[in-house]
Amino acid sequence: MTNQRDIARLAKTSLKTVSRVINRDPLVNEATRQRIQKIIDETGYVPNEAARMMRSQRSNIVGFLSEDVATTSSSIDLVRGAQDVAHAFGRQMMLFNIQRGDTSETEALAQLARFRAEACILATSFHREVTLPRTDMMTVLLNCYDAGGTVATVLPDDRQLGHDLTTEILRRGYRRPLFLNLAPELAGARLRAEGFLAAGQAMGLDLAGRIRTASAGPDRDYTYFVDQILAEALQDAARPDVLICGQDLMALPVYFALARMGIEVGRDIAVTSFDNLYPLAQLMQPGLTSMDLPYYQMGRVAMQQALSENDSPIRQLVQGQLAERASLPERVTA
Amino acid sequence: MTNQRDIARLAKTSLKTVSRVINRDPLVNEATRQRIQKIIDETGYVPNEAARMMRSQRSNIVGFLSEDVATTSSSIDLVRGAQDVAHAFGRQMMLFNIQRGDTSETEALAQLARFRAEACILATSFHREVTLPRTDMMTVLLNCYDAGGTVATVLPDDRQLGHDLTTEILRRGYRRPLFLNLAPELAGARLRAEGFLAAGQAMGLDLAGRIRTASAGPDRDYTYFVDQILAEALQDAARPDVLICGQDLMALPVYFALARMGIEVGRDIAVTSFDNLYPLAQLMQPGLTSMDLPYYQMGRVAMQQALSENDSPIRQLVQGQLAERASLPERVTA
DNA sequence: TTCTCTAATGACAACGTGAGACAATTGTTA
DNA sequence: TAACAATTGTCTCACGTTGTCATTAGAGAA
Repeated sequence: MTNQRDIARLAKTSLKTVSRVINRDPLVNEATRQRIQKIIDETGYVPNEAARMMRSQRSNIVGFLSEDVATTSSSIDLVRGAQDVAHAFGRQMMLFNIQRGDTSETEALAQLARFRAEACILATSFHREVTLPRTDMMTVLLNCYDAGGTVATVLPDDRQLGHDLTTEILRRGYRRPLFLNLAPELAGARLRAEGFLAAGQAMGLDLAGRIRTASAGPDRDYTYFVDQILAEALQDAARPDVLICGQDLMALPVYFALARMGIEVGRDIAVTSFDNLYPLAQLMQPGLTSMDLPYYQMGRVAMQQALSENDSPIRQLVQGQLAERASLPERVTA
Repeated sequence: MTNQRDIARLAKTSLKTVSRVINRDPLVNEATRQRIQKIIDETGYVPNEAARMMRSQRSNIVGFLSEDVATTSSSIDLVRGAQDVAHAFGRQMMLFNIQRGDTSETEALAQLARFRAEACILATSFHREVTLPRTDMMTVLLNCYDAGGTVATVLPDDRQLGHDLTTEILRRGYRRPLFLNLAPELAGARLRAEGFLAAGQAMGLDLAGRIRTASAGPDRDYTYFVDQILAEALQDAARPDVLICGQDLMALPVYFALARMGIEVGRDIAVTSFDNLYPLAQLMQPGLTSMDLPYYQMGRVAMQQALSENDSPIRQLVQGQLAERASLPERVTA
């Protein structure tokens, strides 16, 4: 493989001058610079990163561990945001797919340690608590937080998500929401419930009895919600006029269940959700109104935090906003 | 950062002996080995990969460029398969998300060049042709192929997919399939059409007029298919008894459109598709019968190829199989 | 011419690891 | 006691790059 010595030999100059050209040292004569650059381009020489790392004692590497990257398409935007910032700061990002209860996380961290990575972002697919293996890398948690609260964290403001969605629902004239919330083990679910209740109170409504919950993860189908809770709720006298699903994936079987019962979404009942999952939310009919999070921005923020010198454990909350579609029309109050 | 010299000092031994322990040289006394290993564990020392790479002149790095990783959950299995093989062979995988018509691919390849990666896998989200920038890395294409056919390639056997799905449909008693195929610019779509026709012929059926097609990508909704083609076809005298969708994402609006028309999937009409997209296919009601590809296995095969010494451009086809759900019941022939 | 100053270039060392050559030390067996 | 094997240590080099410092070339001034 070509190295700077080869370039120097071809350019009939010294190793150091080649190095200067590569590192854009202004102390190089323009003619020399061009001559050497020409040779570099012709040979396709690329500096050896390993040597650079060793000599400079800086890896310029930031790890990004993404849990179940592909289960939600939003995670791609987290990655993109982080990648763009890393690149802007001249760092190289090492991306890893990890799975829970797997060796993949350990192996990823081991690889990052071997490469002397300077920082590491850990992104989970659900807002929840994690326990971190001890490491001396600057660490940023994305969509999760550690028990001690000693690690920098970027989190969706799930309380705000629940609050704003509920407020909008009430503003549109709905009065009997039913919140099919995710499992309370998920921090996000608890916070959304808080926001839901607070938004009700602000409008003088007590929504305490309007939350249902069940253990449910991405791997589980939503039969319990759909067959038990939903079926029961719809027979109630105070039948809900709007369903708030814990996530878009849950809204899908809900749509089908409603259709089976002859209840038309958007006319007989409204449905909303969280995630704004691409492309599901817009492929559903009617389009699913869902709370959207600025994932790209979250990725950027996380990487900026990872690269910052500030190692005090900051917790940043990110606000979401409603992606409006036809499943939540303005209600003509009867 | 700790290095071998530090370990040697702490263990009151020589640099060489530490090196021997780390590189599993059998010429080390077991007691000594354990003593040094203990220090290594306590300090959390990990060999410096940059130094190792430089000294050994081997990066042990394989790049994996995944196009739009998260748009299909299947890509995660490609990554896992490749990762597992890489790890088993003592290589470290560098994963990149790339996007089409972006600098991300160039940047990823540049980073791999700087790290002197030994091989590179390029995975696309659709089976199609790609043009490669020249590179001296061993390259394997996954789900795509180059124009010259000079690069090792792992491809789904889309012809087989189309053929086997159609055969199964016919075996179950359906006789008027309508194939809502993807855009013919996609190699996979053309091959599936071939398989579809061949399967018909094998059963003595001419299915030539039973294919519809339209430019459609993942970013596009399927309104044309649904509102035009489907609506028209269902009014036809020879109304289809089974719909074959180009991909699961298309099947979703198809379900909704059929429901709107009062046609029940699984009873009045069958629906099948390609991708077996998790978790969509099982969340749809009735569950979507779809051709599944062994993505994990494909990832493994691609990585094995990437690590093989054999640099003759092999093209490997991977067979898929039907994931059966309720949307394609056995037909009671009238 | 000779000296001074600056711009440009070069020589050399060092980063951490791994490997070879070989010496030194210990314990074991003849 | 000598010969031997097993174990450990010393020393050296090399990988490709870049920081430190030294050297050279060229221009202008005395």
